[in-house]
Amino acid sequence: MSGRRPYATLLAKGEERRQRILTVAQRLLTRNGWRSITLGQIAREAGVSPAGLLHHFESKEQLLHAVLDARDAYDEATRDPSGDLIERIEGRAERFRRAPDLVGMFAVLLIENLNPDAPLHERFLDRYRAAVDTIAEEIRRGQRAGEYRTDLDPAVKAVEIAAFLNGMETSWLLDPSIPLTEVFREYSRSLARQLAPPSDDS
Amino acid sequence: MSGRRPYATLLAKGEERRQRILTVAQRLLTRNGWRSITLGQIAREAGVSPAGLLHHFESKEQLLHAVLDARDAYDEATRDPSGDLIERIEGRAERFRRAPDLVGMFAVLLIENLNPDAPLHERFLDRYRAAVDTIAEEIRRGQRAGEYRTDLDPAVKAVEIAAFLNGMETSWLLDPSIPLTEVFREYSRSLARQLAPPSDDS
DNA sequence: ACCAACCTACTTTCGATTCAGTAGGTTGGT
DNA sequence: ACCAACCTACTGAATCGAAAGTAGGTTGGT
Repeated sequence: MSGRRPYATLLAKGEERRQRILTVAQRLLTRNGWRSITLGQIAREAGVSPAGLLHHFESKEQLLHAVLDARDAYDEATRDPSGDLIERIEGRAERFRRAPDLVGMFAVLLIENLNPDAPLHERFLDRYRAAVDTIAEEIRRGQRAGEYRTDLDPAVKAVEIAAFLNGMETSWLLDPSIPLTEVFREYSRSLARQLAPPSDDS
Repeated sequence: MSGRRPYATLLAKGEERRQRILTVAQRLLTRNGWRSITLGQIAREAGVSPAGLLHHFESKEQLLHAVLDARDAYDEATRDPSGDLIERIEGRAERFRRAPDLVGMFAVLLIENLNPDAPLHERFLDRYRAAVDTIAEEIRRGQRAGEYRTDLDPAVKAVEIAAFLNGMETSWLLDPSIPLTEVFREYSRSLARQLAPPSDDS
């Protein structure tokens, strides 16, 4: 009964391989980008032939979409609404260390799709705007709740924050020796000071 | 006098064409990146055949280097040491409008060379570190001069500023409708408040 | 005669995708 | 218990298109 491999196991093996390919693709995509990575490299690291890879994903492009979808699903699943904007920014550094392979994928693929004709341009533009809107909305919420001062424009600050967060991802990918924690802490603190309502020492 | 074209003119034409290619390459490179841009596209927009392009630049790679060198030369030439760090950051928005084709080239090519094995990785890493060091050094100068408060780490703040500046380039390339001026002004103002020595209302 | 600035017509290389199989495992009769 | 029809997970050897780069002209000027 040891040589036996029931059908379910076969299917599970296929599924596992598929996951493996997805994981490898995610990492290589982040480090090399879509244009320069080849199916051959992904396949090799995942332990299959290029043709074998295409058994699981029908094209290179479809693989990319699968990776993005998986990433979106992950984001959705790990979204944690606890803490306010500032705390979440500060906690960002931790995420870099916990899931380094996820960091920067957005930034890297975004760059490859800056051109309005690029296939994923719209997807990334929408995503970018959604991110900015989310941040802006959160600032507005804080303002309404009286936690933040109201004399700054949420939309403007949100663009700044998004730029900083995005910039940190690429900086870190380029030079992992930067003082992540300190930078995020420093930025979030300064943000806190900006947003704090004017001298109310009750 | 009209049909005539003395040798000097011929040479001048060649040089002009070379410049034209360089300019076009710069723009297309920024929008599409190195991998996805083709000599054919650059050649077409510059009004030559691919082979004609290679008459001026011996290879695609050499063209890239020429573009980078030209960009470095431009940076060198337009470096203006007037104003302090904060003013220069605020003035950045203006540069986006004045020379839009130059904005983002660093950011885009950087991404394509994140991988330590990438041909230009070192060049970009050095450049990144030099940029951060320059900013840090300027903060230190201000601290020594008593203009800035001394209880923050220049190296940490410099990484933040670099991330923001870099992030703004990509954000703007993706979505040129963002409120550039306002964001730069808001950020530089908040930076000014951070750096200002503690309550000294003389 | 020689050079610069091209051009057209290739050659080469590389990488995605297709194709024809192979090695198992399954399922539903009989 | 056994078989035909079919399925999943692959592999190795083509195919095919795109793009860099080469060869060898052509034209016009010195």
